[in-house]
Amino acid sequence: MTFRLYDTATRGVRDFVPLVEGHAGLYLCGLTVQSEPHVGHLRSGINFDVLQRWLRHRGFEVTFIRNVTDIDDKILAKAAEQGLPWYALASAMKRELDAAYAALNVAPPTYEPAATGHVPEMLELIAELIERGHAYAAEDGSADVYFDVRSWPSYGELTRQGIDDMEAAGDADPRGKRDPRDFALWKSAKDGEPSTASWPSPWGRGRPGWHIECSAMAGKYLGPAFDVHGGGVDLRFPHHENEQAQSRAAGRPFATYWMHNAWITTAGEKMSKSLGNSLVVSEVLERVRGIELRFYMVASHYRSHVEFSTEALEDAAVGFRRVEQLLDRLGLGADREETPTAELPAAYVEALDDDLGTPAAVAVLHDTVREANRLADAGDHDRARERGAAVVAMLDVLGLDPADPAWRASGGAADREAALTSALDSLLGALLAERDAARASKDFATADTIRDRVKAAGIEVEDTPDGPRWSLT
RNA sequence: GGUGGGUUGGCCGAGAGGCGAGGCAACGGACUGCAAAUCCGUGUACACGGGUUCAAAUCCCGUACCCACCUCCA
Repeated sequence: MTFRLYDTATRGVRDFVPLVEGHAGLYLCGLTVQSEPHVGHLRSGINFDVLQRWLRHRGFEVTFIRNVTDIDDKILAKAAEQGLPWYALASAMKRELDAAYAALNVAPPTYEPAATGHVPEMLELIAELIERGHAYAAEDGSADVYFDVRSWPSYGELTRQGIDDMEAAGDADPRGKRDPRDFALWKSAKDGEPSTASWPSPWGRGRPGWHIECSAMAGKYLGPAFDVHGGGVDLRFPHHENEQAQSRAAGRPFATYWMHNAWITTAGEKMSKSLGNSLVVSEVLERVRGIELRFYMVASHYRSHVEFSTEALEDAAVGFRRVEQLLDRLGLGADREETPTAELPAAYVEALDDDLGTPAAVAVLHDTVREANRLADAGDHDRARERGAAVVAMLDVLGLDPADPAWRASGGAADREAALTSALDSLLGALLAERDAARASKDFATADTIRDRVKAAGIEVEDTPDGPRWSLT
């Protein structure tokens, strides 16, 4: 079977046919670095990370571009509020975003272009649009340049909307526009804006409109035509519609497939600072580990709306620990020395081939875990390990292999935790030896007293065929 | 007004005409000194009302409710 992908433009699942055999060019609209990222922001990154991993697994050479919007109205406004230069805010938030991606093992893209680094490319594209009669300098003498939606007959094709059915932009500044739906390619510098926030252009000093950056950067790094373009559902309109219009109006075929992920909401509403319901990644990571959060996010389909709840998150974490326990049992966990190779189960391959069907893939994962446990229970260590190796291979594709060095938290906190664990282990050693001796002489009262005392301290002791094992509750 | 999506068992979450995806929880059993872990087993779930069909959670018609986008949004 071939890999199939749901394409927003055609509203159906289609075979993935790359423009260049064996190669896949991906573009993901990254984030505007204006505040600390919440879990919803990370969904597109995780989704494209899985896409990238799956394509690579299937033998494609992948070029993956994920941009960063580092200049826009919000950044300017927030920076002003906080008394910071806009670039300082953008830069600080970019570091937060990088940390969040790293904490969830989202592999870096091939290249991560920033809008501010691509003004010349944007100016070139704008000039070409003017030349072709699809854009015009504002008629009010400002440096604004607008895209002329009426000049592009297929405007609205991505989201199937007719220009005349669209609501006119209520809050958009209509000055100098031929049609209220025309959108800015270049925004003139305004009084009170920092001088560092504008660049020279043939039409006057200003800064890029929101949409033009993606067209310019996708064109630069992936060429006039590329395979998959993605982002959150909210970007379909206007952002992606406009990107496509301006790119195609400039003679570039642009994306072949459009991939949009659904929202993660809390309390039925999208996350937003103003609603006070943002689940900032750094806070969620105080509750569960990064690998558990990633598992939770990967276990539902990218096109399904997810209602985030801590209960569901913790259920998922419990389920994932079961998988990890199986790996530990077989010596294939985080500390394993070598990774045996294994084929992916056919059902798993079929699941991911079908529009990245991660829920079905996770079901196969669980089935395989159960099988491995059954074999191990029966003492068939070799076959159990074989199944375990398949589990590792499946986890790896999803970016969930516990042995992936990416999960090794860096910095002092992790080192300290390792030191504490080792200290506890040596202290517990004597107690557990005492308990073992009591059990051996069938003095279960003493054995249970020790277990209860340790439990009161927040440590659970389990007896396994290989001796007692302890863990923090 | 236009465009698109949704409503599935105690909870989460797949599926898209015919065997109950999977997980969490619960209950029973095996194992265990007792537990834990693991394994085996246990559920008459598809918003509502009609219809089509041998067969509908799935298709059609209608109704209700929810959500997203319509130029700030992951």
